[in-house]
Amino acid sequence: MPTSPDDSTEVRIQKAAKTIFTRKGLAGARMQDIADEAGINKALLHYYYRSKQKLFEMIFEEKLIELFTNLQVILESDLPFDEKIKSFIEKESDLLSEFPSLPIFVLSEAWQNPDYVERLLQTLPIKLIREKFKKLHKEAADGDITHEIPFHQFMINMMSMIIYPIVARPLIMPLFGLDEKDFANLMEQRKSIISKILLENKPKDM
Amino acid sequence: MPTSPDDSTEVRIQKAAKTIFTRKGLAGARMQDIADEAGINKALLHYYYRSKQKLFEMIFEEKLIELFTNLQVILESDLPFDEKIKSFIEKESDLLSEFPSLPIFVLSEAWQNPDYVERLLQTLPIKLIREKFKKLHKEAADGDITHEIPFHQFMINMMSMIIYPIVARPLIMPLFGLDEKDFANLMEQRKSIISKILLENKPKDM
DNA sequence: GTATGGTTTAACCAAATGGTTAAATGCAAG
DNA sequence: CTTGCATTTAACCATTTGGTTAAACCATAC
Repeated sequence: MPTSPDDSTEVRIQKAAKTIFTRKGLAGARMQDIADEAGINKALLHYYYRSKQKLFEMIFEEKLIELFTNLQVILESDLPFDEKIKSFIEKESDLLSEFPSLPIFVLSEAWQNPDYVERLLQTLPIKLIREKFKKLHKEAADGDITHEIPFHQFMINMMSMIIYPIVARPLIMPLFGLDEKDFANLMEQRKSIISKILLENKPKDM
Repeated sequence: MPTSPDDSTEVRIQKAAKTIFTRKGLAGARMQDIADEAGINKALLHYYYRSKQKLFEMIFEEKLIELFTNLQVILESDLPFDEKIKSFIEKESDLLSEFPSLPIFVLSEAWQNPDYVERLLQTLPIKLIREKFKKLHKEAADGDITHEIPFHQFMINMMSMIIYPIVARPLIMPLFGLDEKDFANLMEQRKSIISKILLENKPKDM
């Protein structure tokens, strides 16, 4: 999300806010930082966005949705189960490689204000998503051989193996002595590993 | 970590600091909150601990080590590979059930100050741990049949499936419509699921 | 030109916050 | 009793921070 001087001021502010908030969190971010990042001054920042809280909520809601967008796209698609999974792993891994700070941002704010996030999640088409989950689950149970794992657990395994290494990157890299490039390779490798593991351990009836 | 009135003031402060810092992070925590939680006043808090930063670092370093303690214990043990893994899953899951905010706390601060965390990790016996990793890896490669996955990937899979669901709890619970008890059951179930999956996908040569 | 609206400058405000200080109090050990 | 230390009270300070204001500036459109 580079803050290009070509963008309109409003867009520059939004990009800057994303950068600063995802890097520092709500409590850690300073309005001055956002103004600096956007290449404007504080007065103009407040001229566009009345309060820090409102600006933050706008960004946060967008980011929360972003995390689930791929999931929804996959749920909508007509691919067979295995292909749905592979496609999701691919897309979500790529998204996270591009915006690695996305999940830690959403998760740490979710811990600091669980009520707000819960309310937010309820405004999403969450029932719809659950319906599609059920449908997906049925697909998996009907179409194939091995159905060893409860569906929730399957989903959690999938999300864990995709998202956690990104979240834990600042620990994993020094712990394993990896540089940026090593880590990128590791992540690329993971795609096939994850899909292999998951498809050997498909969901069974809940 | 209930703040018992029986504890000495110093211990009360430490417990309070853990509670507040793990809940709010460094930037979000207020010295007044910590004083209140400890049942003392701000003056006395500063009488014991000069600065917020020092107090925070003390807590953070302890928590970072806590996250890796089980790992080290397992690495030291004489159990065969499979038992090492099972035992680690068991112990780490139990630890996290007791202190679920531990990983999100460490991870989000690690993102906000990666240099500090990297320096910290280098003070830990990290080379020792890597040596033991290698030994463990050899054990796995020598002793058994299936060695399909690079060792790093194996470790990452393990940590992911254990830790991520705890980190993502504030999203998982509302998303799946679970209450506290449901979630605890889910976590208990996971122990055997994770060990099954991992032991079907053991490390191969790096 | 002049009116309009985005933008800067710079000063300002109130509240929050980390941290200090000094005096008073309580209390246990010598 | 008194010395010493833990603790409280309460005022205080400097700085940071979110947010406001007013005046000036500057481009573009009419």
